[in-house]
Amino acid sequence: MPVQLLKIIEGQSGTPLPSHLQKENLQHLQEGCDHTNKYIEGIVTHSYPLTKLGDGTDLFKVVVQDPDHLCSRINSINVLIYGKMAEDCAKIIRHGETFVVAGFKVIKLPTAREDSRHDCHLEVSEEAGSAIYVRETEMVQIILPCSSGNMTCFPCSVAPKYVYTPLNHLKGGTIVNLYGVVKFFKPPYISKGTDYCSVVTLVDPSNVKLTCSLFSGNLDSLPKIYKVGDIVRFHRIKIREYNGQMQGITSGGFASLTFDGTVGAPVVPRTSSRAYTFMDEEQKTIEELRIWAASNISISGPAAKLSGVQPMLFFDLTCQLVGKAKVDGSSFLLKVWDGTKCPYPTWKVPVEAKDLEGEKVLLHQLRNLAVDILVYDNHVQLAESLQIGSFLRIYSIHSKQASADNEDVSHIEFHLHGGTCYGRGIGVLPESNPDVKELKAFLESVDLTDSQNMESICSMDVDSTFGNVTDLELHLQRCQQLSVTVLTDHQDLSNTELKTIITSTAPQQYRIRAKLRTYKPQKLHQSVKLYCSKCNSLQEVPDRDDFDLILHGSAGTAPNPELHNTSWYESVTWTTQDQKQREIAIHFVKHDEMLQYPEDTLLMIEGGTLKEIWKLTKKFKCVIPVRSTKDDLELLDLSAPFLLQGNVKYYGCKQCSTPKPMKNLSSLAAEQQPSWEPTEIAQVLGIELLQYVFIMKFTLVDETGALNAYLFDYEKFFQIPASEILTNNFLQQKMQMTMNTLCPPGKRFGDLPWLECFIRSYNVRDAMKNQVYYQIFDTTVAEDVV
DNA sequence: TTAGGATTGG
Repeated sequence: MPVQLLKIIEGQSGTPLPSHLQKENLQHLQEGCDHTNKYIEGIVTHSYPLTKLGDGTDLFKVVVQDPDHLCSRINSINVLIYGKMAEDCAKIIRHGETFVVAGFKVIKLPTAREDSRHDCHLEVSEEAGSAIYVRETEMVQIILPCSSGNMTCFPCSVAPKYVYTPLNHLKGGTIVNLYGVVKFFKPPYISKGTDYCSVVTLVDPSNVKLTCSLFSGNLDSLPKIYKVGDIVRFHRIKIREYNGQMQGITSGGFASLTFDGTVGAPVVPRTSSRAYTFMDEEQKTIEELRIWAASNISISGPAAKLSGVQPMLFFDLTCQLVGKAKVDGSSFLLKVWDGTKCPYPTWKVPVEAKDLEGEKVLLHQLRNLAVDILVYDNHVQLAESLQIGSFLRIYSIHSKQASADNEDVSHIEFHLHGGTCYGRGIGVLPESNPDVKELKAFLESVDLTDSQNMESICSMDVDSTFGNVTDLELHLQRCQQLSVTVLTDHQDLSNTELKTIITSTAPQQYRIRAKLRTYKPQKLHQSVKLYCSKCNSLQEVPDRDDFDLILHGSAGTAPNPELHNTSWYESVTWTTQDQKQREIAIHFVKHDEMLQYPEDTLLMIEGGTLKEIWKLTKKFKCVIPVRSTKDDLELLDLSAPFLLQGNVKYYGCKQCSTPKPMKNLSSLAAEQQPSWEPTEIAQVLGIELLQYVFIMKFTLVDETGALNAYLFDYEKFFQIPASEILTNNFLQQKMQMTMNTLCPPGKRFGDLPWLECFIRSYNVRDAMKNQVYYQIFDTTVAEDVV
């Protein structure tokens, strides 16, 4: 029999296998039987690198699986290919392809196998008169000439089947297909060799990580990953061991598909391949991975809008390129905007007008909105090639505060340092990208005339970026002469001296002009409390340990399967792989019988940990921790938050709440457009919502006397929501800076700024005595202080 | 071949 080795193209008809050949079932294969007229057909699930035997003969080993008998006791067999055939096969045989062999020898192995692999192997060689037929499963046209000069084609009526290896089953020296959720990635960059490189770390529900180094001379053939959480499918990736861990690396024929990892987003692959296989089964895999990732993968890196940037951090920015300029050999300037205004003065990199590429009129219009990003070293070449007007995601930009010793005139610089640490780099996003669509719509809505007006309103503007000492002095003087607080009402009242107030009877209202000598608590986070407007009680905000304890307690109650998948929510359940074998159920509330986009979705979770719940809040609009009873889901103990939205935990008053069954939520879900307002959710669940407030004691003084006044503030005074301060470092810093302006540490009375406030006096009587208290109201920190 | 994740310089 002639040796025939060819690729057969999918969809192309050809001559069938020689008619005398009959298919043999793996189960019936035995050593010593006559298999002359038989062939074995299956899918290549593993292939090993080509090796040389002691005598110099080439050996290529593959594992072939019978896809029609996957459940049989024996469903795969090792095939050892020798000599010239080994060399030829190693070049073209890929994992996942259909493999047919005839004219093989069956050799019994000395020991029985415990897995589902046959206890014989097949030996194949040109000398033995073997023939191998391989069916190409992707529509790439490669035809190798067969050694006999004949062309034989194998009919392909069966859809191609790929086998995907979970990340915990990877073995060194194999070429596999796999799925994974992107946990980390470096966008493609120019390597020190000849190719582009992208490093991608994947994870899958086996919780095993795999870092892959992907190389290609063609930028397009690397996976189009835009954010952590994207899902990829790799075909023919080589696995090997490096530093004791498995590592993936591109091999010949590597191909990838990338999908948005957002639950509910359309399942559309991003790929440069003209043709690829993608079936319902694979759509299901993507959807399952999305749900798994939603509670197991941290959100994409610190994305930010320019309006939300903070000094001294790293962030990812989605933006449009409006200008670029060569600065010197190792740095390059990108001018970008995202439609929002950076709250800090930003630096302008000095470049000659003639070196700046971009539309002059637009650059002028955007002069207060666009920011300068200086990119260095290895990023320069890529930056130079960028098209003006294109949409970019720049990863791990460093926002650096310069001249920090003088905060009044400090500015922010944006650097993309050299190297690729933490995925530092630049990615070009296609216009079809949902984030780009959203950004484009937003950019179009920005009124550029308005942004020019902001010039005069914003005191910290570009023109004062390199402000001089005079600006600083003026600012200080302004704080000393004017007031660092302003009144929001009653401007017609005149000031009353503190001495007069102290000696007057309560209740009354006064306008005062005083200085803040000191305040309590000095640790500002201690000023946040929870307030019940029904019973007027104040309580401390429970800490995370309290919540953790309650979650642990409720994890003992297993989810009740009878409560799953009702008319108004859809349930997903699983058991954790760890020793604890925790049962987790997530109930996604539907609207109009449909699941919503995550950012609109309310979900209820049973059995989750603090970390899992926290992760879910990053993806979904509302998260309600619950447990099962016999008849319905119910809220946990009210020491735990009954609702989590973004960073905010909402609590209910234990005295005033009468928790109701969770099914009451279905009435909100049925609304035209459920807004999932915490107040509405609280109401239908019988919860008296506790409000976050700042409670502080200000010691106010003027030339005539001193008094203590309480500040009771939701967000009006500091212009910071009390609900967000505990989870937001930036707001904490902002509040600390405000307090430092109102009450600069170490200053004498004469150097303290003035505060204009309204205070009201009131009586508090107990059995023994009557005491007068004061409370600040209708007052806010001046805009230029915040 | 290249990179092999692990910031902060200009």
